[in-house]
Amino acid sequence: MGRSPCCDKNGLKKGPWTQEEDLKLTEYIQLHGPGNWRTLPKNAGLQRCGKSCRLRWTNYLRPDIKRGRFSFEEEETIIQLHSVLGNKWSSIAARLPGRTDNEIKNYWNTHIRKRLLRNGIDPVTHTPRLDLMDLSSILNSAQLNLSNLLNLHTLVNPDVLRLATLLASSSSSNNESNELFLNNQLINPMNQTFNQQLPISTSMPTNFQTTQLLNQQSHNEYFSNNLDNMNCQLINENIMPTCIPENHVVHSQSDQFKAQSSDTSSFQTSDIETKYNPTNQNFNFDSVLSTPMSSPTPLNSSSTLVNSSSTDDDRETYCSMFKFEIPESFEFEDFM
DNA sequence: AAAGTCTGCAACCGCTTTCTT
DNA sequence: CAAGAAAGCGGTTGCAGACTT
Repeated sequence: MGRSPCCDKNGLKKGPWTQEEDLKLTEYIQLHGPGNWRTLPKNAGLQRCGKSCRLRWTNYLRPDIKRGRFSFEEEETIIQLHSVLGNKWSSIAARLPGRTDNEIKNYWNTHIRKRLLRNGIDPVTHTPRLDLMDLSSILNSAQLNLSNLLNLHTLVNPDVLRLATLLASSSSSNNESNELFLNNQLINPMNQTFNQQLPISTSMPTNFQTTQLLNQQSHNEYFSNNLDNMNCQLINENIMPTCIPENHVVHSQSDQFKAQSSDTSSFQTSDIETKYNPTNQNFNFDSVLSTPMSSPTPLNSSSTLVNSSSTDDDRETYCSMFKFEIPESFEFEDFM
């Protein structure tokens, strides 16, 4: 036998809550706790379904709910988590204290999603909407240095790579600094710092292909936040991650692994191998998500990241796929 | 100023998962 | 173990206020 019905739906009020109802619900929960949602409406003197009460409490009345505009950091966290989790709003909300899944879902649909679309990014895949532009001809560009890029195809969307490389090479002839930021300059064939150290066999986490690259700072943060995941994956394959920021600790359970970095002191072994390896049967993504997100860490001198401060203007460019300007010398007709 | 349109968000709906009996 | 309700969750809707014409 199951339980008895939660409530008699006849005669129950629906629609917007009144102040009086809010007060009743709040006072009751503060006094008794939510307890059983089925019996709560009756006990609290409300003509509502328990489900409606639960929703009203969890989405609106709960005292720990943070109201008001989402901060820059919150937006960035949402985008990053969404690139990994998709529409798992409750999982995303679990990482944003004071925000409800409903609130995040609404914010995504009304703000972030539109902005991504406006900037040519598919909000589902977090990749450029290349259906808007035929890039096939770029493959044949004489300026493309394929040997330098060979390793990168496992890391970034190939189409993005092609476009970015062309633009980078085009801008390199310009004295102006037309910075191209895409996955930490991975797309720049002149950059030998990080990508050259990755073997072709190394598959990056899916979310690393997401290039919601925004302004320089958020780009740096994005890269830093993904660094643990990338490094752990390399470690799992017994490959020394050579791009470890100063004071950045990477963990691995593998005793076979021997730190070979020049900065070996920053490398420690522990128990994250299975935790960060999605191919491992014991992998539990929730456990990864439940760990505190590492704060952005400045890279050491061997890295090529550029620091900059966040400004209001930066916010305006937030979520733009590429932080670069098309050089004046760039001819679109040639490009096509 | 009025009418029409757009936007943001609270609340609901319906499906799935978890829990209780 | 099975049945069925509660709880959880994501998608959708409806409405109020803002904005545009």
